[in-house]
Amino acid sequence: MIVTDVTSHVEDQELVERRRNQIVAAATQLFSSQGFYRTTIKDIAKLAGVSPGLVYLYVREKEDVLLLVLLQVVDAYAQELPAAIEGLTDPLQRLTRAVDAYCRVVDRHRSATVLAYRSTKSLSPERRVLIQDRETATNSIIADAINDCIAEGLLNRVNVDVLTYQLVLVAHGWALKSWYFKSRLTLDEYIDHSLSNALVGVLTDDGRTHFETVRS
Amino acid sequence: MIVTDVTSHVEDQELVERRRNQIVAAATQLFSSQGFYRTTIKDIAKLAGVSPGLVYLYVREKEDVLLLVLLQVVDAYAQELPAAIEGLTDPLQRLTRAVDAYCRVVDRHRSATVLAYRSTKSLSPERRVLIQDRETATNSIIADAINDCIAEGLLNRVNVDVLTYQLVLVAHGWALKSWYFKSRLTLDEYIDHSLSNALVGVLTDDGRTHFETVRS
Amino acid sequence: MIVTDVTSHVEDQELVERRRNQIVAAATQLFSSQGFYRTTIKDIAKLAGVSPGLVYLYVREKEDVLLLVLLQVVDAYAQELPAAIEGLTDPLQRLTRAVDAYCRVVDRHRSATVLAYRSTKSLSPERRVLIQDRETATNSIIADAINDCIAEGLLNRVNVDVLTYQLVLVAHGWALKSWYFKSRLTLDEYIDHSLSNALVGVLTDDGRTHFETVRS
Amino acid sequence: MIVTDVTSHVEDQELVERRRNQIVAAATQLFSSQGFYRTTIKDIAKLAGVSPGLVYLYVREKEDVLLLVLLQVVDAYAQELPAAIEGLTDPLQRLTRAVDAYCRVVDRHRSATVLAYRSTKSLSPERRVLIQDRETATNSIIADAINDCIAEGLLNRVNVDVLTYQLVLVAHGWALKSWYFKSRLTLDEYIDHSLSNALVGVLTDDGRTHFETVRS
DNA sequence: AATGAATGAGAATTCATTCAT
DNA sequence: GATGAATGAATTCTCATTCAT
Repeated sequence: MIVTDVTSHVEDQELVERRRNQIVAAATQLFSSQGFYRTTIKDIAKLAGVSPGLVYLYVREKEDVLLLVLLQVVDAYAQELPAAIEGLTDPLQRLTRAVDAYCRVVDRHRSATVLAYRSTKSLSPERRVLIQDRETATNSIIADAINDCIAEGLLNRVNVDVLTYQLVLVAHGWALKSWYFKSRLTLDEYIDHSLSNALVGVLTDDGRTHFETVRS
Repeated sequence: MIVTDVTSHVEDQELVERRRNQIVAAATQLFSSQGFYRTTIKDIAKLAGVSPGLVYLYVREKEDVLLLVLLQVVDAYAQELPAAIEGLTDPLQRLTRAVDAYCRVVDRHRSATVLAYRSTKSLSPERRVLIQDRETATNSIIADAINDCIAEGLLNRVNVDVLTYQLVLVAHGWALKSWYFKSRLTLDEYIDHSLSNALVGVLTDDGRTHFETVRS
Repeated sequence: MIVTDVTSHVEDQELVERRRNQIVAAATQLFSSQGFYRTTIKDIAKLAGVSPGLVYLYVREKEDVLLLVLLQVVDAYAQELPAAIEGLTDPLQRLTRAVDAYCRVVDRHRSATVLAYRSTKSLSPERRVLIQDRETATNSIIADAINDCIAEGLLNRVNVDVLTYQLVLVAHGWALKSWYFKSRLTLDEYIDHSLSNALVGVLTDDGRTHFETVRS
Repeated sequence: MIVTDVTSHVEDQELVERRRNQIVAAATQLFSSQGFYRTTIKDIAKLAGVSPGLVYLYVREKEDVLLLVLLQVVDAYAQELPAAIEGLTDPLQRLTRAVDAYCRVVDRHRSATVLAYRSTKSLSPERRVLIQDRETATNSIIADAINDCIAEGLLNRVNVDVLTYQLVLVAHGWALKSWYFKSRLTLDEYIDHSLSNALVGVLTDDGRTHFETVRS
């Protein structure tokens, strides 16, 4: 598990993990629907089925709860993306699978992803960098795959940063605008169209042929 | 000016406008840097050079201040986008110019745009739809241009909604990730690359030729 | 009036003074009977006939209330002692009158004096020095008078610091042990006996003669 | 050991004593430096190397810990003063030795003595009398010695209560104002000067001669 | 219209105390 | 006997909102 700097008064590490999960689950739900500031510790405790005081055995301040919630999302990215492309050697396949996986993780954590957009700024600077560092790490996976595709002549020599963020925004976009997309598209369709749109323009001729094969 | 439902106790409409501008200017600055909840009415009043009590002569609740702030941003979009493409007849040119203009308005209102992402959910549902309606209207401008391009055989028959949002996210992305882009790209480069990436893949052969011409 | 560093959100200086007096009066009573920590801001507000929120318009933290209370006592010393000996030229008379006055001020602020003993340590270090500085200033008045007496050959060359504190403790002792003395002595008797005991031993022969004269 | 009414859930009397000493030692240190209210049971338990729960096996409430701490101080007085004058028959010697011993016990328990001044009022009335009774008992030792001195014509017929408290305050004063005295005087000098000042004035001629002899 | 003092409900946080293990 | 996780009452402090001037 990826480390958190949130310190607890409780010794038993397994218990800490269990309780934090309980708290984070409740908090994610409430923060997502009502926002961080409208949610009280009492709300969280009640939904988690514990006492308000207990929360403070596992967290030093309310903001730590938000940190834990956001860490859970970015950690999900940081774990599932590498897993999705593990074993794949074809760089274009690695790229498309990574984006595909990204979209699916986002979908599973849709509200938490939106929450991250809304609430990262509610964190203190030190806590904020923890999140942004994780995010940057995730993006590197995409960027690396793009670079590999370029190296193998499958993609034109585009600006990697821009394309990376464009693909990241494809994934995030599904969460950010789900209220709009949900009634118009399935997730599969969204991924398919978005990837085509984003990539076809920058694929080389080789890449284009390859892309058709790669799309199952 | 586009109507607001925010009612005031003050009669003199010109005064209302002047005072609200004062308040909104101060609030935009504070909300952007500290967020909605961390900003107090007293903060706003002090920065605006008025008394806390005065604010309540022009606004019914604190949330109304946020609404006014967000309306100002989305109204800027709703005004500047049509203006940017006014007089242009070529549909592809209309599309690229619209996106270009969108990015530039976003750049000028960068922090307020991010604020909109962060804080729209802090609004009550009724107020929220006011904002989302404006946003949808803005998007229609893009969507219409896309449809025109398709009708004239410049773009393939892509999913219009998805492409629209992809382009919208290009614009918003500049604000959302400016902390990342700022050190890597100029706005012009960003627009150029993003448009190429997003469009080239969906342009028809005709469209492609045309696109080269259109890019100044 | 001697300045306080406790800052207020309210402009009108006269109002600030009035409100603070209200608060300090209530707080003195409650702190004395229940102690600082057992007394809540709500208690103080209720006794002062104001709302809890109002207190925080005139004080930044609860500890500031304690500071104001203690300042009031030490300021009373700092004002009344000099006043009591003003115009007197005979050094022995100055000394005895100063101690006499000290005892009487203590008597009037008996519970607040005890409070100072009990609660000065409840203050943060910065606030504590404010009190201790005032106290040292008061003691200087006694010490100066002793030095004058020595200079004029009325007192032996005793250790001035020790005698000063002995006399100070005479005054404070009346407050600290009032539960014991009250049923045994009047204040006048206490002052008379204490002064005799403390001084007669250190008076020179001249001083002794003089002392008999001075005691009215 | 002098009895306490603090009841324990634990049977084994020796264990009770050992544990309580552990707790009291930790508590004395913490109460002295941070005060009673700023010290938590957890703090005490940690410093004593036990669990918070354990404290409650030896004490019914937090206030009992304070009572035990204060009892330890006043019991020290009640034991050491009689010991210091045991075997001495000369009343003036008994008196000076008692005061001397008092000052030295106070010096050894300086912070706890100050604590007693600060915190006795934090006790419930019933517990408070337990402390005050012990204190009165200690004072009787001084008062008895004074009476003996008077009976033997060594001291003038002063008010015994006042002189007693003056001498008690000499001892306590060393603790109360140590922050002031420490840099100016040694304990020996303090005792010497204070005793002279306090006694010389009330000694008879016989007493005075005697006093010179008694001072080693 | 404007001010700014006053209100009081509400939130985060602490900690004495309990109790299952 | 000992532990330490859990409880929840109590407290400080903030701030949107009101209202007398």
